[in-house]
Amino acid sequence: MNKNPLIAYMEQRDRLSAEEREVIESCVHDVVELPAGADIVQEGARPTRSCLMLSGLSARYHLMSDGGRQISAFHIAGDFIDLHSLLLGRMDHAVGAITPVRIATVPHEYLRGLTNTHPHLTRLFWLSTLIDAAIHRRWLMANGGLDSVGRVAHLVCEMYSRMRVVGLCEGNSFRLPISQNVLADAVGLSVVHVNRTVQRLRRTRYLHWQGDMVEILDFDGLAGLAEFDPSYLNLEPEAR
Amino acid sequence: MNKNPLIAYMEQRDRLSAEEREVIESCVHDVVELPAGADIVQEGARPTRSCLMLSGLSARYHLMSDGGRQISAFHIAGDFIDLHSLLLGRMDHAVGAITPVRIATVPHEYLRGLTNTHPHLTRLFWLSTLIDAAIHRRWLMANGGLDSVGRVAHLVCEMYSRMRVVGLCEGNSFRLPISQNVLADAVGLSVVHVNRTVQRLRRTRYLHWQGDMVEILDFDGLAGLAEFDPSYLNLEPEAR
DNA sequence: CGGCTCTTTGACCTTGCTCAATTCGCGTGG
DNA sequence: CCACGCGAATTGAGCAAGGTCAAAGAGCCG
Repeated sequence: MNKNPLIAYMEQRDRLSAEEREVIESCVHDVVELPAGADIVQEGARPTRSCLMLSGLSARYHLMSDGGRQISAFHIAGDFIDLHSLLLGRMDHAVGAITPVRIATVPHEYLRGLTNTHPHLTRLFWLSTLIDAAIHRRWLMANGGLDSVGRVAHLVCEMYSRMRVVGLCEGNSFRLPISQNVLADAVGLSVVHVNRTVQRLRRTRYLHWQGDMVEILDFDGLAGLAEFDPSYLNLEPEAR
Repeated sequence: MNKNPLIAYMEQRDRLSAEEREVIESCVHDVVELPAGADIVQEGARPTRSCLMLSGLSARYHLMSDGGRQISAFHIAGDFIDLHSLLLGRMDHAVGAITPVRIATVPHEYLRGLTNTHPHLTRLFWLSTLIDAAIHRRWLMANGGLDSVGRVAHLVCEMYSRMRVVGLCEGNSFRLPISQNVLADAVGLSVVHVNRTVQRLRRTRYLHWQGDMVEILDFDGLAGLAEFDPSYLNLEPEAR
C-alpha cells in the first residue's frame, strides 16, 4: 500500500482526473502520528482542520453518563474521519485512536476552497460522508434488529469488505485489532456477552478468529447470519 | 407555515442570499401527495429525483429477514429525504409515508447542476445530509446505551426540537403521529415493551402524551432521561 | 518475575420478548 | 342509533437473551 489510500477509496467509487488525483495527493501534507488510546478529535471541539486516516484504526465514540462508551463507527486508512466538521460547527462526538494511527490533517480553508473550485471532487467528498451515514444506518439495523451473533458477524463482514478495498486484506485474512471491550462498545453488548458471542461465532466455522487475525472461511455463511449486503458501501465505480 | 419549510430549515443553519432563496423555492415544483403507508422510495431503487418533504411524516426503514422493520430516521417538513440518492447509486433502504405526505420531487440533473454553479448552496445541501448522519449517530448512542425509557424519551426530545424549528409546535405541544408499533421499530423494542415504557414515561410527569398529542411539561427532566443535547441538530445559524 | 490488559468462565439477576387475550376508539354499514 | 370490524393500546404470564459480579487464565512487556 504505497498508494494514497484516499485515492484508492475514491477510485473505488468513481473515476478521478489526473488533476483531481494531484489535489487529493496534496491533502496529505501535515502528517501526524498518535499512539493507541489518544483522542484525535475531542467531543465539543470546533476543529479548523479535518483528519484523513493514513494507517491504523480509529473509532468515533460518545461517552454516556454511566461511564459507558458507545462507538458509532470505525475508521481505517482512506477514511476522512471528521470531514463533517467542515460544515458542522461543534463535534457531537469524539474520535479516538484504537491502534497507533497516522493521519494527515487538512485545513478547512483548503477544503472549503475546493468546494468553490472543484465541484466533482466536492461531490466525492460529500459522497464519503454519505457512505459514513449509510454505515450508521446499517449499524442501526444490525444493532436494532439482529441478535448478538448477527451483530458481531455484521461488523466482521463490514470491516472485511472495507479493508479489502484499501488493500488491507491478504486473501481472506485481515487484522482486526479490536479488543472485545471495544467490540462490546460498538455492538452495544456487555464484554462478557461479546466474549460468548465470539466463541459461538467461531463454532460456526464460518471464520477463524485468533487474536487480531480474522480469516473468513465462508463469507456467505457469515453474511447470512449478519443479513449483510455490501451494496450500502457503494463499492462500484460510477459517475457521481 | 406558508413559508417553504426547506428555507426555514436552511435559515436555521446559515444565512441565505435572495438568489439562493429563489433557487430553493424553484425546487418546489413537482408536488406529489401520497397516502399513509405508501412507499415514497423503495429499497434497491435508483431514483432520478430526490424528494423534499413539504408536510406529513415519513420514515426510512429496512425490512429484516424475520419480517421485522427497523426504522433509522423520521422525516418532517423541510427534510430532504433522499438527497443522498443523488450520489449514492442504489437506495440501501426504503422511505415510507407514516402519515399522508406532500412531497416535492426534484430532478437529480437539476441538483447536480446546482453543485456546479452554487457552491454555498451545495454546502448547505451537504450539511443537511451531515445532520442526518449526526441524527443516525445519536440514535446509535441512544439505542445502544440507554434503557427503554431513555430511548423513547430521546426520540420525543428529538422530534420536539426538530419540529419547533419548522414551526410544527404550538407552545410545548406537538403532534407525534407515531403508533406504538412504529415507535417500537424505531427504538428497537417490542410493541409490548414500548407500551409499558410509554406508560412509565407518562408517570414521570415530564410530559402529557395522549394519542397523537405530546405536551412537554419538563423538557430538562426528559432530556435528562434521554441524555439529550440538541447541539447535534446544529440549530445555530453559522457561516458554512 | 511482576504488572498489565485482554480473554474466559461460572452463577445469578434483570430487562425486555413472546404469546395470548382483552379493551378502546372510531368509522362503516344496516 | 346500534352492531360490527379493525387497528391501536393495554394487560398478564411465562420465557430467554443478555447484564452484572467475581474470579481465574493467558499473553505480553519491562
